[in-house]
Amino acid sequence: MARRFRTTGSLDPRSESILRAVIDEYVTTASPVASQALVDRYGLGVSSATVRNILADLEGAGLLTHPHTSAGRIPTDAGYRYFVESIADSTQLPAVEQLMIRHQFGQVQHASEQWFRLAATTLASANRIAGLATPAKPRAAHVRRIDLVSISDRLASLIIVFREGALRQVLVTLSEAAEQEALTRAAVILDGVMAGRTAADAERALDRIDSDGPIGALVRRVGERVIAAVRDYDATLIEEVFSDGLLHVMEAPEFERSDKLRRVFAALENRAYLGELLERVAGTGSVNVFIGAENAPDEMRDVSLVLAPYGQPGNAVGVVGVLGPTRMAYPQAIGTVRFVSNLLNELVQHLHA
Amino acid sequence: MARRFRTTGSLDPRSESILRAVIDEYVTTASPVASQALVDRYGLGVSSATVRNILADLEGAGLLTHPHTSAGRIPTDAGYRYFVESIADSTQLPAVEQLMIRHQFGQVQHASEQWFRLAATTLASANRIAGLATPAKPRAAHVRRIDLVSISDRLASLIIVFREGALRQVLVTLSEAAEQEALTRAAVILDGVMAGRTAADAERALDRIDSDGPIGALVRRVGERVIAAVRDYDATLIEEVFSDGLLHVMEAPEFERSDKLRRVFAALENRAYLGELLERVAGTGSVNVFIGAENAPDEMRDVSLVLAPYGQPGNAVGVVGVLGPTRMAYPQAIGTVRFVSNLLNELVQHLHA
DNA sequence: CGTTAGCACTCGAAGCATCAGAGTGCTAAC
DNA sequence: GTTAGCACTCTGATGCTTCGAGTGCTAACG
Repeated sequence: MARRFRTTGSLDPRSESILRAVIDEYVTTASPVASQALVDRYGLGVSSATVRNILADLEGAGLLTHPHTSAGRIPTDAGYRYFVESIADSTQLPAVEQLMIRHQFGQVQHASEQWFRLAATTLASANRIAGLATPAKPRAAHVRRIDLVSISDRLASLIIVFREGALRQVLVTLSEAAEQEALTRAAVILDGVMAGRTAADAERALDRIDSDGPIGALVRRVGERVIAAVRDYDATLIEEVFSDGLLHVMEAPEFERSDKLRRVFAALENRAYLGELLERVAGTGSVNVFIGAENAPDEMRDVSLVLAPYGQPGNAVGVVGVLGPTRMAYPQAIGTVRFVSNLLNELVQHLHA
Repeated sequence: MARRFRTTGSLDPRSESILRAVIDEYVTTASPVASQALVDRYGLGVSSATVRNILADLEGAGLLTHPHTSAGRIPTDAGYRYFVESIADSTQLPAVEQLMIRHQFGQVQHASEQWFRLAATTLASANRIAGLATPAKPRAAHVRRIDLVSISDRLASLIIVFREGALRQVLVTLSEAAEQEALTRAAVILDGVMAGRTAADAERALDRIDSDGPIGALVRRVGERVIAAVRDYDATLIEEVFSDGLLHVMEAPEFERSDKLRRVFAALENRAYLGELLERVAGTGSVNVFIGAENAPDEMRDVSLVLAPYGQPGNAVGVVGVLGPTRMAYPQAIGTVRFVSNLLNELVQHLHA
């Protein structure tokens, strides 16, 4: 049997539609797909023998495989990859779903901090796999506002609001007792000095400040804590990864009775790989798909990620996406991820207009 | 064979020590315990036949069972219960561990918001099961501070700091454009009116305020949003349940290849039962243990919870604890949970002194 | 030359019997 | 009350057989 194609460069239309059919069928049934099943369910107009020939070719091209001689075919990672490339541009989400998602976001419009959580939840329930989202985070955050609230004589709560929307609260122990009034004065001074600045700028500004007198000392002490907090915020690569619907993934038959999934979760908890991915995704402008073994860590060999950045490239950037078995409904996943990331873009832009 | 005891009221010392031995052995090995194994490993000074007699008695009393005729014994929920009652007061944590945990909390002393997360993490890693924690939350929160930060012409970020330490941020759309200066004036007015008040009090106070003029209208509008936000905070039974170490539970052999655990997680996600438990635990002053089927939901039949409240009973109350298979090291779990809850008590008291 | 019917072949899943061994419960003796 | 001894039970592992799904190949066909 001559191999009709050697490279994954391009397939003839019939082969491609059969590849699609195999993927479609396997995604829904989770069991190897037989040639006869394809003929029965996809009206191919040819016999199962012909289909078998094509399947053998697709296998030769590395797009399919089969678990053992007398079993049906399942897609390889390369097969999914080819499929994903071929449908990349035709994954518009149905209007109904778009509306539903928009509606959900409308409900929490008054709490921007909730957006990214909602994004994860929405993606999870729309795709019935796990949804992931990180809050948009700048490389170098700008202070917008500083506030000091007295807790007790020598203890105060320092609240930093960032231009990018985030909020940090830290406790400050004071070297000398101070009333709320003094704290307020210090906060106003710091606010004047630091508002609109990054950590580096704020530090320079703080150096030029008069630190004489009790208020001066207070300003200095708190100012140092502010800078430390901003630095800390800047240094945190991933502030938080919010996930939802991990249960959906646990339900997938491929993970039912093995510890594969446990290892995936463990790999997720150790943020190293996730950080690397986010870094990569944040640089691109669109939806990124990482299929099975395309993920460097061994533990992630059996899952795929569909991720997209949101936010403002120069400014704060976050990532949203889904995680599921390699056997996932990619068109649907890509569609919703793209839509949700665009939606978040809109919301964030509206916020920083 | 005469049953030597019918009630679980009290066991003779030897029976009790054998019960302990069975539990100890089962907890570590996860497989049914044979009479011979007990003799070998626990230096009981009697023969396996004698042990078998006692085991039969313990089974008659409902404290043990065995999966089939020719298998060793495993504890029943009632067996664990008896065991837990019998050791309740002798679960002091070793000084080394106490120090280690204290040290960890020392590291984040400057960020109270992190405490309860750290509590969950600490409990998880100390016991190698899942750790749970909720932030301390009052029934009726008191406003401590109100702040308004301009985002754009008609959009502002409203920040509410509660006396109990929590923080809320909501977006407010303004009916008319307002500069930061106007916002600051409005915030100062609201601060004066509402600081130290609960939602109900604040509402009354707001009603008495002059709402004439542009600032007056702004104050009223934002004031209403403040009250809504406080009400919303009050109405949230469980603000958030932070969990860590769910992976540890996944590793337990009893959950290795079944969907039991999935159902447990699902039950946890639906907060109903957890809320009920927290309510119950918050009312008590000490460590509460819920073993297997003592948990009302069917899905929780195979796990146990060890929970303790922290905070100030009249004021803000949170809950910390662990979740694991019924086969868990109760003394260790009770010890760490008690210690961590006491530690949080100290920290919180220090904060609200 | 591509397509197809037919068929041999392969391999896993399921059912069944067998067997070893772990562990109990009981009896009778101490 | 304790214990040795032993019959009994049940599980889990192993090996065998059977069944059927599905393939790959061959040869015929248009």
